[in-house]
Amino acid sequence: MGASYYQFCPVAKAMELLDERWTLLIIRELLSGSEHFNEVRRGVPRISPTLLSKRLNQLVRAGVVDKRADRYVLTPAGEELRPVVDALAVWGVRWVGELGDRDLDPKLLMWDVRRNIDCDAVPAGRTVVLFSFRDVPARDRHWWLVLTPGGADVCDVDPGYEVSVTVIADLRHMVLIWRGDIRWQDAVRAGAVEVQGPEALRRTAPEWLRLSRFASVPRPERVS
Amino acid sequence: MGASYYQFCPVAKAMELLDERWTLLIIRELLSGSEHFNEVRRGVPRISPTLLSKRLNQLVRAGVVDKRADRYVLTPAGEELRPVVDALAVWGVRWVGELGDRDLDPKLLMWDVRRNIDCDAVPAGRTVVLFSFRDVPARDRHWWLVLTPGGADVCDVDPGYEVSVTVIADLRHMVLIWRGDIRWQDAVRAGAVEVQGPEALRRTAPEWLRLSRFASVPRPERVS
DNA sequence: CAGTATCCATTTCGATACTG
DNA sequence: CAGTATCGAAATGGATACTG
Repeated sequence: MGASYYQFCPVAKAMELLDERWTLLIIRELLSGSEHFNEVRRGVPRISPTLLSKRLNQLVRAGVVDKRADRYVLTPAGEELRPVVDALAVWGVRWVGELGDRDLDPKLLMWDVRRNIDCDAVPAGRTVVLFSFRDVPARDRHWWLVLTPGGADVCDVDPGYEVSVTVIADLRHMVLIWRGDIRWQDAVRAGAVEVQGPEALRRTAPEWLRLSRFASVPRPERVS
Repeated sequence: MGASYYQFCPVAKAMELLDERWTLLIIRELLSGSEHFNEVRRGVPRISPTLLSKRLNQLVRAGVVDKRADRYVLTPAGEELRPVVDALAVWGVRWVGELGDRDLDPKLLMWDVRRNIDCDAVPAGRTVVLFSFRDVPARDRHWWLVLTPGGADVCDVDPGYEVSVTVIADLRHMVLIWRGDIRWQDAVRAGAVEVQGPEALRRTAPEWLRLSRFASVPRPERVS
């Protein structure tokens, strides 16, 4: 665990565990349903495996995570960190607007999008959404989202299915839409995003292609 | 600020600022009303002045704190960290029970007690409460709480007034009472705490000598 | 009171390669 | 897939003394 603050204050005691680098991001991943080591790594790609291993073991020792064979599962104490993570997300979305170019990871974005697909609202049959980030180097530019009522998959190589909808976008603007910082319509109108495909699909898309849980958090009024 | 996580996730962006050692404790102090440098230091006594200065400046740069002459004041963004701090406190009080001996600082305790005195409920005239921590070295054993309807003061030397109520306690048990981990009555019954003084004062004490805001948070059921 | 200055021990973390 | 092993660069932060 982190160094002690030598205070009996519950905030201090909580932070002794939680203020170490990466810890709350790992918990965020576990809260979103990741269970396996490399699954967590996908959501926190820049942590080294050594450090992830160390952090997970710390969390196990702290009683926040339970290790069952190859699965890491939150204990009740871990589940109760959800209000903390949510409060941080709400604050972050309201008050930390500036994203650096390095913050814009298309793979993370696609994973997040996938995770929030509403499978119950997906059209019958197979729907394939191709995301094309025009300002991203070729290697990470194209992403295929393959949706069926049974589940959603992300590919970074063409899976070969017919594409139903194509989204051509600046990566930054797509991230901003995801976060709820700007609206689809405004990005389209500004020419930062273009959506191609049958009108019917484009219209129903917001029902199954949901944005971040925090996209609808109201933003502070701009006091000029 | 701390190192970037290179993620657009609001939790990650929030933690880039907030996961550095001491930062959230400083914010906790500012949220409780401290404004001056050495006032914050009293609540976070083990931080070095250099580091406190650095952290405060980081918070100013992040737009969380406003510096006005010698006062540090939370901005709206800073005020909105209250839900984060509260969520951490609730979690801490429920899930981080074990306190080390080094966590038991009588000065911090007395400051906290003082801060939570309900001045509107204090008896008319002057009420002096002497706390005597029998297991604490002489230098930090005795604390006088001087209450008047106008305010509350803490002294670690005898201010010379007549003592109205004396609380003789193990420091650990007094801290546990403060945190809401145990109840006054149980501690008294167990002999860990003794309260001397007129019945009338002892009965009304809980009205003006309030416990931690988080003392009433329900604790997890003991699953045996 | 409100900080700065200095200095170094220690930790921490990232990168990378490797193993069962 | 699920981690360990190793290593060195960087920074973090604790202690202390000092200043306007």
